[in-house]
Amino acid sequence: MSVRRSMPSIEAVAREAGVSTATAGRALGGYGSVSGKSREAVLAAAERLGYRPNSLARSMITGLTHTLGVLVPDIENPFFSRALRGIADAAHERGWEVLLVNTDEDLSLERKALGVLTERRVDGLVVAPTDAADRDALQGVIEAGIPVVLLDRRVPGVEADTVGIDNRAAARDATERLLALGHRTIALLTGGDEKLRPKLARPGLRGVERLAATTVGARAAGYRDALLDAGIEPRPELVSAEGFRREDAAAATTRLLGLDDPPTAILALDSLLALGVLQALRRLGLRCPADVSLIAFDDADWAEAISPPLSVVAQPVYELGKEAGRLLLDRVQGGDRRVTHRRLPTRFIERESAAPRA
Amino acid sequence: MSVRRSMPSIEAVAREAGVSTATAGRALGGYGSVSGKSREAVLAAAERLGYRPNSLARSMITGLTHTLGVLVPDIENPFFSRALRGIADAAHERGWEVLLVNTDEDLSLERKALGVLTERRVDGLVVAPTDAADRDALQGVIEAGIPVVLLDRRVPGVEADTVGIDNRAAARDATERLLALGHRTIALLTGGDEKLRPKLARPGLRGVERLAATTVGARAAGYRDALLDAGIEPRPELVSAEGFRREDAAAATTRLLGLDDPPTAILALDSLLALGVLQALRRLGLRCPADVSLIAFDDADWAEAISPPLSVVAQPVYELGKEAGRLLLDRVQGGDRRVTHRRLPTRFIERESAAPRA
DNA sequence: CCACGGATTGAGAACGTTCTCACTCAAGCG
DNA sequence: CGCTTGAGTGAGAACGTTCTCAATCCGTGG
Repeated sequence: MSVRRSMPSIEAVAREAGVSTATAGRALGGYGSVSGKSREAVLAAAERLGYRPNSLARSMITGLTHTLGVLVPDIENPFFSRALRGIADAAHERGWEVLLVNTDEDLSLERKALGVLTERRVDGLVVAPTDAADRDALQGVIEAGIPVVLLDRRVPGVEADTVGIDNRAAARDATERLLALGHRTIALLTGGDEKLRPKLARPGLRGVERLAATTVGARAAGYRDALLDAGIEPRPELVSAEGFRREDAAAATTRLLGLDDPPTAILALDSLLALGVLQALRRLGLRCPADVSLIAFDDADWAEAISPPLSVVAQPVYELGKEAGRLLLDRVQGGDRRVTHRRLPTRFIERESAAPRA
Repeated sequence: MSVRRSMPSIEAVAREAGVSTATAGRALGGYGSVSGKSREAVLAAAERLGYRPNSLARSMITGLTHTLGVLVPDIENPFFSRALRGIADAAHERGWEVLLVNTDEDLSLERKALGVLTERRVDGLVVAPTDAADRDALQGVIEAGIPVVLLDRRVPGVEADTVGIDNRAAARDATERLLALGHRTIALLTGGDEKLRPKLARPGLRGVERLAATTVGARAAGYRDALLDAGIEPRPELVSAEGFRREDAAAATTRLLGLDDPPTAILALDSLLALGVLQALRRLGLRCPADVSLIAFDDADWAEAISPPLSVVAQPVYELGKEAGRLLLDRVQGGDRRVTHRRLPTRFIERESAAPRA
């Protein structure tokens, strides 16, 4: 193995070319003015020595690292990996790179990561916050002068740009479609947050408004809206919040279908949960959609390929990421601008997993 | 919006604490020796000013950026996003961060990314090379003193550590299982590289050896080994290399099943391709496994949940990433070591998509 | 021939750390 | 008491760029 040899500096290039470091810098960096002769000499010298500029030193001077920090709860989740792709593409489009941190839905990790990225002097941050996001830490970063764009989830009290969908309207639409098919007993599989269930039952507006602050909450609110509009009283026991994993969803489904008045349709808030539903149905010997209809959020790549093909609420995930990246870079490069909240449209894709009630 | 204000430097902290920058640095950085009194004064001053060390300046001195560059062809591919998770976990374990670049299977992008990461002075690189990886660019990075670990794919002529599976043995095993079930006409769905097909037919050892250099090639070689051992002559028309997307796989499946002597079993080299197979079967009105058996590489999260549950060759994807990260950091932190090639074991998971030949 | 102006150049500062070195001071030892 | 020792400290160099500023060069117009 070769010894780690230090790369040639601009000074070495300058010496080799017989000019000053200032001139070498100008020739290599493309700023200022250099004579053709000097430029050629410098470029040739750089080529000969295998010179590579040190972007750390450059960043120290210019104050720009050309780096975007990205914080996601779980890179393995297809939603985030696709969004990340969008962010990265937006970054590369304009010559930025992406420093990625997985927060693992862990609040203390998220806070720690914000600190690390601050020390690295990233030019901006795209954050998909953990559900109980650290408001103060985020606001602190913003006040330190690092622009932030929030992806997918909002954090009340943080003055940052936001990119997401209208979760409440999307859930309402999906629920209405099930209602239109004649279903009257519709279960909601949320995955998260135990606290949702009692809130759903509470009639006051306050409860729902507070509910709508998180993504899951907003979707639950939309579900509730649709039911109430159809004159159906939401039943807390039809709302499950028993974990995000597939097995959790399978267990929840089994529980729901064991109720006295079991649901004839299920709305699952993400595609992994939908997998759990299908798995449970298969174990119980029930068919979809003949016995139970199913609509899920997110158009996973397998949604069209399985049987039955899954009817889904598709989010423009890639575009969400790309838009977040662009918004952030606009703020990094451009000047100030008022905080904007961008909502991208969802699309319902009708396949075969939701059918008229038997 | 607040104006982008520059963060306080160590000099500001030193002034506030009434000591020199050297002492402030020692107190904050935890090196050298500082009296308790000075330390307290400095830490209090730092707290008051909201001081955050500038890791760029630190890196300039120490020569370490505590950053690992990661190059993957497609972050959306579950294989790579899971592996990335492993790499990131290994990095964070030891206090490193991850700079991610998507190469999009594009050779010129890969080369460009290597350049950018070199300029950023990453301490090491995990590269999942594009199939036709740029040997010279990679070797150049290594010779510049940046350690590289190759993930999943090997690149002949590049002296780097490697982490992967024994592709040839895994494919051979899967094929043998189909043979054991009585199948005699087995199709191979590769996704990649048109050039494979003629090579398969060629009898000479040379052809196969060269074949085995890439991942797809090695698997094709394993498939060939198993057939030959069973006394079956490989038929080039049973090997498909018509693209990596699901639709490509569906089209290929339709073509294969339209042959005069159609396959009764299919080996798909990744899970996305398997989805295409299932989709095509459904369109053709054929059942799996009653009419056609299917085995796929990679245990996708939906593999167990669909019907029929998919029998797969599971790779320890997360562990591959983690091992790659650790190997790289060992080399970054430790001294020299001979180049090592690590092969992690695969596991065959028998479910219901492969059944005895009708 | 001289003044002028723009292009070209180089010396040295600046960025914010860590590192090197020399200095002070007090304690310990003979 | 003088000498050694070691902890604590600060001045200033170093890292590799870009930036600032003044100096020089060269051709042009008067």
